[in-house]
This record gives sequence, structure tokens and C-alpha cells, in this order.
Amino acid sequence: MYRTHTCGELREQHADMDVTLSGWLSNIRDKGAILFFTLRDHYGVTQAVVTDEAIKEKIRDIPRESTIQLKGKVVLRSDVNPDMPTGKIEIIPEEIVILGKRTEPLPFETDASTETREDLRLKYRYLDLRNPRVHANIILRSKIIHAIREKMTDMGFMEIQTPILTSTSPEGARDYIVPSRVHPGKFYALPQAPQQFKQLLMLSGFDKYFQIAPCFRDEDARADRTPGEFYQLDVEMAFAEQDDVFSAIETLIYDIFRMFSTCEVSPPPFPRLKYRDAMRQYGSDKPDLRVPLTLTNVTEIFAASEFKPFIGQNIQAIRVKNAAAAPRKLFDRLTKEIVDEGAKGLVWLKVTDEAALNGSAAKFFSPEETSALIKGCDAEKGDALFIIADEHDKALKYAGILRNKLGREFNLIEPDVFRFCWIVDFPMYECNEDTGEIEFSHNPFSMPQGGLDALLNKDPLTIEAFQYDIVCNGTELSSGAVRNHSPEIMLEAFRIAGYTREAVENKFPALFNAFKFGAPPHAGIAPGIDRIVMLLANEPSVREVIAFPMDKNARDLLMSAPGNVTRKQLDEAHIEIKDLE
RNA sequence: GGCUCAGUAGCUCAGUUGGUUAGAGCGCCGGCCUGUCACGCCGGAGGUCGAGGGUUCGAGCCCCUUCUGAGUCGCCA
Repeated sequence: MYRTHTCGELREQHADMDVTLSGWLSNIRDKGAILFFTLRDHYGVTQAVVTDEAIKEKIRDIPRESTIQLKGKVVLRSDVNPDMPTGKIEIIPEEIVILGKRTEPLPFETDASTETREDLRLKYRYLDLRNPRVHANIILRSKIIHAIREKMTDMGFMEIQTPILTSTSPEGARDYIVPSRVHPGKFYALPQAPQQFKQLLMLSGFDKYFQIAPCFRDEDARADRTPGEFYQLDVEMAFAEQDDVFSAIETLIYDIFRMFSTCEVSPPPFPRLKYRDAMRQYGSDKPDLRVPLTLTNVTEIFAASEFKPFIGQNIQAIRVKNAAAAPRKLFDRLTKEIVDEGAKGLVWLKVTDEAALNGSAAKFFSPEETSALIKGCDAEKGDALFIIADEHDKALKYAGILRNKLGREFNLIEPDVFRFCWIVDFPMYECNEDTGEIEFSHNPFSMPQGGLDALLNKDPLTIEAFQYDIVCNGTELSSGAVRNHSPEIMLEAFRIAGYTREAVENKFPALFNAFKFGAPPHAGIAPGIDRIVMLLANEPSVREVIAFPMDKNARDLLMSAPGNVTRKQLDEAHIEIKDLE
């Protein structure tokens, strides 16, 4: 009734056909005696050409971005537009009907919405989403999610829904809590992840589970992290170990990335990097492998140095080929930026000869140190060296940040490629800097490598877990683990981190009890859907690939959430609002 | 909560050392134009320079306070 075709559909072969189209009046090019306008819908854009006086007057009176219906004849264009899929035809309208008139001024031009400040875009997100570029991201997201479901199902996984209203989890992020009407003073929590449920499903005999799962965490936002809520591809496999998860996920990720991108994608198997090696080589547990730079530990070379910033520090160097010719301004800017990040400073040096350096600190180095540094970094004349000195962890961290900056500044980032890797063998425990106590460094439900024997006989800080991350171009897509399915090993693992048996039973009653009833060894992972779509859409922020994202302060500017509730709602929920000044 | 950057027309931005009436592009309004497609041309309207205070003969510009936004650190097992 509203249309015979969409605005993206008509081609040469439809010439002479009588059609009806509906869509948004997007652009008018009024030449006086002849007038062109374009009609846009979800599917595309079609041009109409008008010479009829009455129709021209009608179009001139309709505000752009109103919805209209037009009936007319398809004709071949005299001047085709090769950039438009429908560019070989146009419509000569015979009748125009206004379906929905725009009566308010546009807060921004829809086609240029991505240039507009973000809070305004979010307040008028429905207009922002008319922008074909923004629109395309949401379409892409839908197609990716569909393809993931299809692929997972093909691989024998089964999608199962888990509760949204559940209990608070004592570990991890801050929970969103929901008051119970029926149970005064008690609260549900929105799940941070279906972690415990999916493990329970394994216990129930479901073999390969997945879910496009909403997850809720009350933590602050980042460009690659929405506040409040996000979606995970939640996956768990029974009778499976690390390599089983890797092979399933590699297949999925490779296929999906190939399907939705023309970029090169790391072929499976993805490189495996031990956590410690990743930190040593790249200064990060999410290295961007497109950057062809590595860290060189030159601490030993300067063991006897009297250069103050180096004394007693861990010293990391990065060599950049042929970078010595870069302008002084660039070196100064890099120094400022890395200091702003928190580094103590940056030493940069130009290699002027086989054994000679030029730069801020060169005069403090002995000839032996100079040549050992050049040799150790495998540097040649014309290269530049960048050195960070700090405590061990910080030196690695800032050198890692610097590595990414250098990759960008010197245009070294390999283009048009998705470089995946697995980071494996994370430490099970770490030492809390403030308290000096031993804590879980990641997921307390991970299986320690070496099992009970390792827990009983090894220094906890040397124990590695079957815990892994998948990383793409410097973005952490997911972490996962082989789960600890043995109550005995679990109790010991928690004991080392300072938990009593009672504490474990109280904190995770369902899971802990369930494991007493014959648990299958199982493992899983949960890649972030928003981040996958962000990478494939080549967008810098996850908010570009979410239909209705919250702003960075966890507000929905469109729906005005969070908002007030009525006294009655509060009473029913047994909630008293504290006097907020 | 800390740090960095930003806030000037509906939108995106420029604005010199503090100096006359704060500008441009897009959009809007009016006019012209028969092959445009980011149409073009002519004209017009549109401003609490985020807010408050201060310095000064004089503040968009300098100082203080504050609000808002983005990025980031904390945080995210």
C-alpha cells in the first residue's frame, strides 16, 4: 500500500514502470524550471525529477526530512550518477502525499551527524540513526550477530537464556541492584555475566552453550567500554580444555572477520603468547601486533650507570628504524605525552654512527654503554632509540604505551589487517601492592596449571592459570579460562587467597555445591560483541555501533534515564530515599 | 574522585599583543537558474562568546570560581 519498491531497488530494467515509493525527503536541488529531489529509506536513495509546476510547488513546501509517498513513472536518466546504486534511473512523480511532516527545526544535518557533538547526537539519536553511515553500523551489527548465531549453531552450540534478575556477585565489578517488592529489603542484581549459570549448565549436561548475553556492570565508561550494559558472546564447552576453546573461537572469529571485512585476518591458529613474554616484548597484555616494534631490556647495560634517572631502575629501549631524521618537535611531543601518561621521562637518542649517539642523555653514557646499547637494540646509523626507566612494572607499562605511540607517529602500523593473538598462562595470583597479601590476579574460578599439586607445593606467585585473552590490534576482545571444576582444588585455591571454606560456600553456594555432584571439566570464553562490531565497522568508539548507547556518565539522554519514580513505586519497593542535601 | 583538552550563530569552526559594530562554511528565510546529484548565483535574518566574579580606560582573549562535554587514570574478578 505504501510502496511497490524500496528506495534502493530500482534499476534500468524498471524503466517505464509505474511505482510508488515512500521515504524521507532528503535533498532538494531546485533549478527553477526543473527540480530534483532525493527520497531516502532504509534501503537506499532514489532521485526524482520534477518539471510539473504544481508538484514543484508542493515539494518546495515540504520540509526536508519529512516522510512522503510518491507515485510516478521510472525513467532512464540522461545524466547517470555512477556513485548511486539507483543512479541510472529517476522517478517522474505524478502524485506526492505527505505521510509525516517535520514541524521542528533539525538540531543538526542528518547526513553530517557524525561531526556533531555527541551529547546532541544521543539526545536526537533517532535522527542520528538516519545518517546512512550510522545506520549502516547498526545493520552491520545485526548481520554480524545473525552470522555468529548461525555459525555457533552450525558448530553444535546451543543458545540458552539465563536470568536477568539474579543475585549479587561478591567478586568483580559493582552490581546494578533491583529492589524486590515481594521480599522487603532484599535485592536482585543484574548479571555482570552469566558466568555461574553457564558453568551450571555444563553441570547439567549441556555440552556446548552460547548466548548473545547482556551483561551489566556499574563501572565508568571508556571509548571502548560502555557504562552500564554491553553484550558478550558467552561460550562454554564441557569436556573441553584450552585448545578446544581456541579452535572453536578461532574458526568463528576468522570466518566472521573474513565475512564482514576485506582486511587480511590472521589465519588460525592465532599466535599464542605467554603473558610474561607479551609483557616482556610488548609491555602490554594486549599488544597491537600490527606495530613492528619490540622492547629491549637494557637494564644490565646500564647496571653501573651514574646517569641519575637510570640508577636502580628497570630500563627498556625501543629502536625505530630510520627515525633519527624526524623533527625535534616530534621527539619533544612524544616526551611530553609519555610524561602526561605518568612516565618519569623519556630518553631519546639518534644513532649517528656505529658507536655514537646524539641526544638528550648521550653525554651521560660511557663509550662501552653506548656501543652495548646500539648493539643490544640491533640499531644502525640513522635509527632512533627511545628509553624508559622506572620500576619494573611501570617501565614495561610506559614502554608499552610508547610502543603504540611510536607505531602511530612513524606510520609503522600495518594497514588493513586484523592481527589476532592469544595471551596465555596468566599468573593465578598476584601480590597486592598496598597490603602485601596474595590475591587472585584474574578469575578465581580458573584452573591452576598443575592442579592441586601446584597449589600445595609451588610458590603461589609462580603458579600460572589456564586463563587466556584474545586480542586483536591492541583491543582485548575477551578473556576466558579452563574452569576449576573440583571442589577440593577450589577450596585450596581460595585458601591461598585468604578465604575460608565457609567463605567460599557462602559466596558461591550454588556453584560450589553443584560441583559436588559430578562436574565435567569445562572451559569457556566470552568475546565482547560491541568490540567485535566496532573493529569491523572501523569505528573508534563502541557507541557508534550501539543503537541507543548511554553517555559516558551512564545516562540515557534520549529517554532521560536514570529518572525519578513515584512515591508509590518507592513504597512498593520498600525504598526510602536518603536526603540528598 | 584525579589529570588533559574543549565550550563563540541551529550545526561545524576561525577570532592576531587585551582595542572600532565578533566572522566564515553549512543550515534557515527571500529571489534567480532546464540536468542537478554536497547544484550554483544574489540578498537577508540569526550571538547572554557555557555561567558567575575579578583585573583593566577597555575582556571572546588575562586571573579566580563554577557548570557541561570528550579522552584518560582510578575502576572494569
